[in-house]
Amino acid sequence: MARSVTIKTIAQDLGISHMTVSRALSNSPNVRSETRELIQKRAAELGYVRNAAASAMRGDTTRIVGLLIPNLVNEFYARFANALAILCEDNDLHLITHLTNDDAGRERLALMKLRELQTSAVIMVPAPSVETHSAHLFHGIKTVQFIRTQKLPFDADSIVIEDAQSIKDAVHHLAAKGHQKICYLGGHALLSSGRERKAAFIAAMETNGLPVRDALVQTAVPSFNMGAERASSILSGDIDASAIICGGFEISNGALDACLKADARIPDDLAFIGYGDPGFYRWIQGGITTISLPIETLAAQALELLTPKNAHLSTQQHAFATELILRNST
Amino acid sequence: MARSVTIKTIAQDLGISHMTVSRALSNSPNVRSETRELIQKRAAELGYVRNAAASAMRGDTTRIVGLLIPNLVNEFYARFANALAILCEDNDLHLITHLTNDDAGRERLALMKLRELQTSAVIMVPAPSVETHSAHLFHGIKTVQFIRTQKLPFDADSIVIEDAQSIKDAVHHLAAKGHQKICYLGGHALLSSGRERKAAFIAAMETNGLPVRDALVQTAVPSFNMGAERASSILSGDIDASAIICGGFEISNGALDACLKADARIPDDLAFIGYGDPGFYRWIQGGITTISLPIETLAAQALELLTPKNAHLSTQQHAFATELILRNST
DNA sequence: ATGAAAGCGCTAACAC
DNA sequence: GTGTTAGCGCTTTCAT
Repeated sequence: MARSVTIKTIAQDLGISHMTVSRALSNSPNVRSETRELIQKRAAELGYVRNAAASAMRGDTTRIVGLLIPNLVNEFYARFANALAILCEDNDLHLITHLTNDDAGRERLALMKLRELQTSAVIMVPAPSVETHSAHLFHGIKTVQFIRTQKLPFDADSIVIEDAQSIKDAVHHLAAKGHQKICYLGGHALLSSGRERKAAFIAAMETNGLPVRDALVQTAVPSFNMGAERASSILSGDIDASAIICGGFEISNGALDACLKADARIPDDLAFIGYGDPGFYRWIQGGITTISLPIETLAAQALELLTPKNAHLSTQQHAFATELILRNST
Repeated sequence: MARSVTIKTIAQDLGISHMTVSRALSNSPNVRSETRELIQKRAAELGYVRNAAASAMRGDTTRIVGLLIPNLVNEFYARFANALAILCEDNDLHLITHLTNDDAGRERLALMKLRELQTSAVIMVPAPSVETHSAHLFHGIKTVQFIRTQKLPFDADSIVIEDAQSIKDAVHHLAAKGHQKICYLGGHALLSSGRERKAAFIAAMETNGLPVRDALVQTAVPSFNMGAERASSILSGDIDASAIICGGFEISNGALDACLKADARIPDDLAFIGYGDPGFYRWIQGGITTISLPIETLAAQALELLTPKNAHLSTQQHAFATELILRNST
């Protein structure tokens, strides 16, 4: 394989100093425009591209952005990654994606790998964990937490979802339709989001004068299976409820799966309010009522926070409101 | 910000030569095990990570893999990217994803950026284009074409889908159910996949003694809208058919969308065979009969082809068979 | 306007 | 078993 073409290759080829080539290629004014054009032309012909490793070694920013998310199968994450990737293309950034599967160990490994590459910035959905990562792990990396907030060894900006109002809206909406036994399926109280959503649910139930029996507040480690199981319990009558409100992406998909597999009539047998808005929610059962998140906005904000110009002294928490989308499952 | 810790930092800290540190950290046998352990311990304490840029400059492989795909919204691509990302995690590879949106210009830019980073290998879904990229673009990059095959300035391995048999199976299946007017919705003949799928459809129709009117073979630039439009034409009666076979991911989703929006009764009004198997196909309308692709296998093969040990002299085309999954839409 | 030297972090190739 | 040197590609600093 022919050696790759460098500024020295070009310099030799043209019989000049590699310094002149360097200057020409970075459009320095200190080169005769004639020489510059000659050099640029030759560089293009030879297929020259600058070596990012050499740049990085000199301490220039690598323009590498790391994305740590649980997976790409969940449509919310996929859409977020998609939006972010487009923004990165447009801003000449390299996006490196690591799937953590919500595992703190994998997360640690991913961060180490990113650090090797002199990654400039990271956007992460932190894995649930009791341990706090060592501060070393983030050395030199501008970090933004996305969706969730974990205790980090330093202050980091974060982007969070403000969905309490949508959950209250969901309860009001169902109550207005005459539902009394509304069941909430959400993440457990170890997650701050879990606590807040649950609190919003309970508050709204009380506002509507509806009793909140324990069975109506189902929380656990959020997962597809958890959603499916609890929905099945409702359909089988083990849990007495006429409506479901989901408080998590996977939970929502799981609960929906169970309803569809059981051939439940929605909303007659069971009214259903999902969480997140995968494309097919619009289609199935005439449309699933759901809590939708402003994905593009979130991605734009994430990138915004990474740009150095945006350095602020205090750590900021950026909240974005969700929206209850009414369709035909309620 | 404190300077980042290097082997020299550690060497100074320990009052030894940076070379000994280097050896210790790469487990060279030429270090007293006592010294080695001391060094490794201190390195861990200081949060040392090796600098990939320095490595790259010395000519070591970067272990960076580029993935060029149209988008992450299409569930097939998302699942492929997910599977590949997991494999990369497990093989200590860095995965850089670029979205091309099927645009040759974006593709070119992405390749250039990857070349800057000394990317070792690329897996790409080539954008449809009449022009052939310059050979420079791929210099030093092991390339694998995925799903589609474009003419490249050199020989590259490729991974393709062998779906002709599934399309024939689809026709047989519908014919056995008594359908005579089966409409095929696929990509146009400029795509090799388009030609092959169409040929398979026609061949199978003839095998079953079914007439192939022009209107029953609908091909165009494949897209969601194309699928939606043609499906609508069928539902409205503009195209006279009792069954649809889709020959593309986006087409399939578009056609399905149109059917669901129109509240078509499936399979009574219209039998439907999709392409690809997004998770929700299992749910809606009691399950959509579809042509499913072995995604995990494809990803594994893609990575396999990138490993250097796998160097073969001749370019290979690796074909993977799809499977017709029978559900309740037919 | 152009060139020479130095150094970023790392390791192969040599000393010793 | 350990230390010294040189060089990967690039740009900043200092000549000329």
